[in-house]
Amino acid sequence: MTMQRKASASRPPRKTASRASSDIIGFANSIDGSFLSIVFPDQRESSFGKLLTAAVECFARNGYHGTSTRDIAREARMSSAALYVHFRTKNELLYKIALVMARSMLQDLRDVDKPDASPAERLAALIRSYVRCIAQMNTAVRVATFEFAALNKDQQRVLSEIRAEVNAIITSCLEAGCESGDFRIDDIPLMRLAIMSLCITVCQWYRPDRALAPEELADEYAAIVLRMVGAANAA
Amino acid sequence: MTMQRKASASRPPRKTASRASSDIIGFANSIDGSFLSIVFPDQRESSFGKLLTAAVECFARNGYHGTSTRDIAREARMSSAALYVHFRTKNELLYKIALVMARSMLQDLRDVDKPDASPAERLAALIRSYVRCIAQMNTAVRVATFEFAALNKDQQRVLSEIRAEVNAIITSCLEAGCESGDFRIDDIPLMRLAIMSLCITVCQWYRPDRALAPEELADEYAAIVLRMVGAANAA
DNA sequence: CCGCAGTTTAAGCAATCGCTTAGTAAAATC
DNA sequence: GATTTTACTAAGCGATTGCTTAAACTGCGG
Repeated sequence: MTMQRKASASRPPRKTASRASSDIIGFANSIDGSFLSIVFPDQRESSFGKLLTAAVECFARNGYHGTSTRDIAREARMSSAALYVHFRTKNELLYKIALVMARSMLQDLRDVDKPDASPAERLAALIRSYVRCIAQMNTAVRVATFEFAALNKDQQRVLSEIRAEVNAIITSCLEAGCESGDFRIDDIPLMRLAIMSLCITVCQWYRPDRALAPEELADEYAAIVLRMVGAANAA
Repeated sequence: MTMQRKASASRPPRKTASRASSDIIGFANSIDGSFLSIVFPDQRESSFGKLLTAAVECFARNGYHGTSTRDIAREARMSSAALYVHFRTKNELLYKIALVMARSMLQDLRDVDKPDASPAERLAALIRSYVRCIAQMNTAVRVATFEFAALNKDQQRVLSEIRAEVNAIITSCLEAGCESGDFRIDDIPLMRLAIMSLCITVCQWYRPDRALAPEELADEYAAIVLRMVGAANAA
């Protein structure tokens, strides 16, 4: 078998960045809308990062099952086999994306949550952070949310636990508002579901070229949610 | 080549139902939650209908690209080739499902819309019908909505036109409410987007075994939407 | 009993799938 | 400076993909 290397002389010098994997979770406060620069700021130039970004792009465009490993490799300008140096399977790629996104969103909410504030202020701050985050990283959120079914049971369980913590934060805020009389809600679980699904679907239609910036959209959505819960000071 | 038939003697008698295709659009007022019994009530027993139902089930479970034509045939208890007697391609299956659903939802809204009623009553009726429809046929709506990207440009354009008509109905209702002073809305296009996305995502989490019946959920959502638009009589 | 139209079947084709292999060059380690 | 480790590529494996083919079966009129 003859093996030839075409352009090995012209290959750029290798950069061996530390493989931070999924234990580094950044905060979604960056101006840059890119998923990677937010959750893996030090992996932007690495092959690991390029593959992750390419996978997010491809999965968002054609879905997990509609994307081949060759598509991802082509998008990252690498060979198909190079993918398997950094990820054991195509499934692991999706799982890492989903896991990092879920953790990042939860961390963001925790940082913003101020249980001492008034229920209305607290809820508004939570929704603002959540929506801004979803708008900024809409592509990655779209993949993490809508390719859930392509993960196996164990992976789904891990993600569900993280989502449950997000839900708990919102629920506790809604309950506090009802007890204090600030909110008027018939069915708290249903209201939480409505609020969360309203926010999460932002990733489906939001595009960075929209007239509304993520922060402006976040403000609008916070006002809408305050109305939904029957907050007294809702405009 | 040896061709053997295993159980040809025990096969049930054939029913040759008329191929109604996509020009028969029923109304989503059936009690039965099945997609087929609502939009194609006379095709329940036909091979055409069984394939459509199987395709909806498979597409909803694993996505368009995650479903093989063999999967659909197996679900319909037919051979893979039988599918191509009734549909030219796998893509046509998805398109027919999406088209029928889009038309059915639009027709439902038109039937319910009463431009003479007060904006609040009109909006409540529209949302009720829309949400009930989405909850009842959640599986088919899920396929029609979230596999949009798997359709080609021409197919997408046809569906987008139908969706635009749905949007126009809601928009006209919101505008009427703002002019009459019944609603207080900052950004009407954004509010329409928020309302529609809130309603459509019901298909993602609603399951018929839920405590809430489609009608009850529809009532709750109508109340929530009235609050969102700042309707005066919102509870 | 025969022939016909409609429907279903097993079998299979070319293309593509996820992933592996063998082999090479660069970087890291000693 | 020799050796190990890491990162990559071309090539290709077996399995599966969407779809086709030709034959066989069914109900029905005669």
